[in-house]
Amino acid sequence: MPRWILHVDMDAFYASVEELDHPELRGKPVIVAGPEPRGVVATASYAARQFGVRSGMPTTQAKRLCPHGIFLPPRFDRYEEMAQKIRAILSEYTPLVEPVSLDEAFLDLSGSELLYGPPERIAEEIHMRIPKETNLSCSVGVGPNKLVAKLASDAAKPGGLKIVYPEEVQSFLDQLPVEKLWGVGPKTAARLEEKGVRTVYDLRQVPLGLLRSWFGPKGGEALWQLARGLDETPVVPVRESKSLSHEVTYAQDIFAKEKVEAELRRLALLVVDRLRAERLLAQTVQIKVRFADFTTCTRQTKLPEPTDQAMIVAAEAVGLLSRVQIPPGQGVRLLGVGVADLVPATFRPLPLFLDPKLGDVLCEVRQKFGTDALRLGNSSSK
DNA sequence: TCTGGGGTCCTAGGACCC
DNA sequence: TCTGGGGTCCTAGGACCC
Repeated sequence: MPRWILHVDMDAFYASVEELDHPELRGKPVIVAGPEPRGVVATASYAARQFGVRSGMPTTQAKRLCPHGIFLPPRFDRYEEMAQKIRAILSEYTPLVEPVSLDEAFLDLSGSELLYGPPERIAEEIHMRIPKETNLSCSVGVGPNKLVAKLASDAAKPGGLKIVYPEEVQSFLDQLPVEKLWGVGPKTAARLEEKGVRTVYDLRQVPLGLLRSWFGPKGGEALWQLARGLDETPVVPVRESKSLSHEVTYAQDIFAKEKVEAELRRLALLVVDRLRAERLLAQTVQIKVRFADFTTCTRQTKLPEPTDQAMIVAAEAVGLLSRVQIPPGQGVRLLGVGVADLVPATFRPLPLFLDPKLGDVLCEVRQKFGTDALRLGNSSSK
């Protein structure tokens, strides 16, 4: 049974929301970016893109390319608010809405025909309603699977609507450079380029056996499928999160070990706050340390039992630090703390030597008085 | 020019067990 | 004393996505 998948992608979403809230900025080079010296661009308006500004680019570089640009810090709560409005519209057509990020979603329209008419009609209606009801522009793509739907919306940008029918898939894909394919990033694209493979058409000429020998059995198989526009991945409305983490890049490198430990404790508390808010327990704690030269190392450890106790997560995070070799003279530019192996907190095992109420009290105080109200011993140094 | 923060998935090696 | 192969679990790193 053929599927109809729709992909909605908001155009320059964060920048467009800022223009919506500050009408005087409309049409100007609006750049939503983390602060200098180490921030990067999250979204650039189309006016800013004319100057070569792209997302992921360091803010300092964006300022050089576009000195008169309007640089704004991201306001995720506001973007989330608008994202919810958009999701509400999408949910009217099918329960099968899979948000990819704040500004993107997949819909499986395969079963919606009886209620809402042919997929073309639904796509046109969504494409018209979102700008009308939110004052934000979007691009819509429709295809027989997620891969094609996403590439279709990309081709429709900005503000367009493109439907790729099954019989058009191959000719639509063939002209595209391989790096447009989902899962083909800079590294894979460079390796393919070395072999003389630039477009999806080129990729389709490479036999499966050869692709397997280049990229391993799984990687080769995946590329072979992508080149043919084959993609069976289902649209999944809600998925369980598999890990939670917080990380920070510091404006200045950290050298003092006590400061590093204090930061790990602070990040651990933030992670635990979210863990509890989502009513989950974690059985793995991980840390991430990035040095001034950008080398990065991660350490993780498995706990004897799942926990949401701040004391335990913080202690494990600090403990993991002893397994990291800090190169002499190198400062730390980023620290991260994460948890994984998450299970629902329906059953809460009691720690043997820690009062379980302590964790609850900690969270309550922090909720009432803010995350700075209470810190774990030794994490108060600024 | 100097590289964010939140994730997912895959690979590879070592330990351990049968 | 030296030698298997397979399976599972754990850990670290890397590619990739938005």
